[in-house]
Amino acid sequence: MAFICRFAPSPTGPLHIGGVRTALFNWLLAKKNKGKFYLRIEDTDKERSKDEFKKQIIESLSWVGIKHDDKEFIQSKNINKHKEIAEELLKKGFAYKCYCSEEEIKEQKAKCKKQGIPYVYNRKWRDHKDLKIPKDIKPVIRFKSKTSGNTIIKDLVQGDINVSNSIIEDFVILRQDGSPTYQLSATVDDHSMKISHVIRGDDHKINTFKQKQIYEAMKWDIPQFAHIPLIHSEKGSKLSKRDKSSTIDDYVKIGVLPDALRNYLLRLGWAYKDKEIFSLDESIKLFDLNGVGKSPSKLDMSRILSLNEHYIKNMDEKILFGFLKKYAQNYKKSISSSKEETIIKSLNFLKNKAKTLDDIYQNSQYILNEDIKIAAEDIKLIDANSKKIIDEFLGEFKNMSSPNKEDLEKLVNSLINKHKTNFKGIGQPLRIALVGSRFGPGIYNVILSLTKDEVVKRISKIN
RNA sequence: GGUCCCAUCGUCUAACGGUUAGGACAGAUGGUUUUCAAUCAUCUAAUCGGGGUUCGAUUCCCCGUGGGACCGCCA
Repeated sequence: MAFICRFAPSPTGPLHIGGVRTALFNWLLAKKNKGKFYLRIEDTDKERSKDEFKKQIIESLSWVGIKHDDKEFIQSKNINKHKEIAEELLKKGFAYKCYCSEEEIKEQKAKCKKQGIPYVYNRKWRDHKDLKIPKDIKPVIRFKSKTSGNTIIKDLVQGDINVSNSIIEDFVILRQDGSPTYQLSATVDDHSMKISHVIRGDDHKINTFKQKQIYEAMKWDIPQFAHIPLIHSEKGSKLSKRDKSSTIDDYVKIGVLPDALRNYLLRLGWAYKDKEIFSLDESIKLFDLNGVGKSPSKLDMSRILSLNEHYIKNMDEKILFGFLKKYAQNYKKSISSSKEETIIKSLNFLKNKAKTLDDIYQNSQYILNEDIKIAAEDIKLIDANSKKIIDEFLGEFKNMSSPNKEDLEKLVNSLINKHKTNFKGIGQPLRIALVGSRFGPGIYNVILSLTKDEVVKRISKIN
């Protein structure tokens, strides 16, 4: 059986990471089964659809490594086909024209609310018996839903979902202005794209019962459905577009790696035994719908960060630098090419102190910024005695033809002995002079990552 | 309010009738270290409540409670 999956977002707002995860699951399932994964932009809401969002969606997906097959489908381009199907449903008696005015519908809803009963369109025009067709109202087309019995959807994640048909109203398939609604467009497109598996958010569950009836009326094959639970914010509330850390960009700008976020999203609501780290290949091989949980999960930033830390530590330094360079370019100051080599060489110790690219960037400031500024509280830590010690260090250091760790260690140890101090007594003032802070990488790493002249210059400045 | 869905450490989850209920993140403590980190070791921490079914329930059933989704001429 062919696996043809799709992700069908509407470009009416930035794609949040819940959507990215839905796309990921679809993509994974398609890849696993050597099928297809399509991207369909559902832009039939002309008012709210924006090109910038479409761009953001495509960029977000490709950033985590999700590539769709073929060119993206643009739903609005298929509108005529949708209308044709609506006409066909009308002709075959599966749909009807409804001449209710907006006011009439509003009134009905108000009445229902007052009585505390759920609103379902009253199917007034379903059998238009002796109703007079009002001249001044353009009709909408509604689908004739089943009025009795039950429908069971066999959901690949949720199991059997049983709903009484009477609660599915005669939904609109063609608006007053003649444009198709989501229910129609999505169904027609899924059919014409030969979608075999529809994996989407839980919020679409009820739509399935409407769409299924269209498939049945048209005698089309019905795809398999899987509704995955939604992702909630850290606080447990619904993930809204206003939330910080809800779009991909929120993570990119703090320096999260694509693999880390992909891995995080994969494990959110899905598990494979005790495994936590999944390479791209492993996730394709191991992913399956059975492992998807049924309850919504909360976002956890510390976990994202810890995964990111893992990926940073295990990444080849040249590749990591590529990410860092781009990151600095986009969100900080570009790294000058004269510093590239030094940074790449230093990444092996820099990356051990970092959870994000931003951490690496901050920790490499002493390389990037030759003009280091020392915080007032740090400069206080260098007293007269430590000045004497590092001055002595400087004298010996100048004599080293090619500084290396062994010689530096020897020198430092001899100074420790001579001045009856400990490592901190010399390491701290040196670090402050060289890095501008009492926090930072190992002191030998710092010295060896800078040029000899630079070390001399910075230490001299202190005295 | 109606309909549907869900429920294991703080969080993500494993255990698909029999485990001292496991792992990871976070947290705590200690070792190491050259500061911050990192690292290593150890620890704390959960089956929502009540009934059944069963020799035995986290697991199956019912009720309650809690949470979520949907209830648009949005998608």
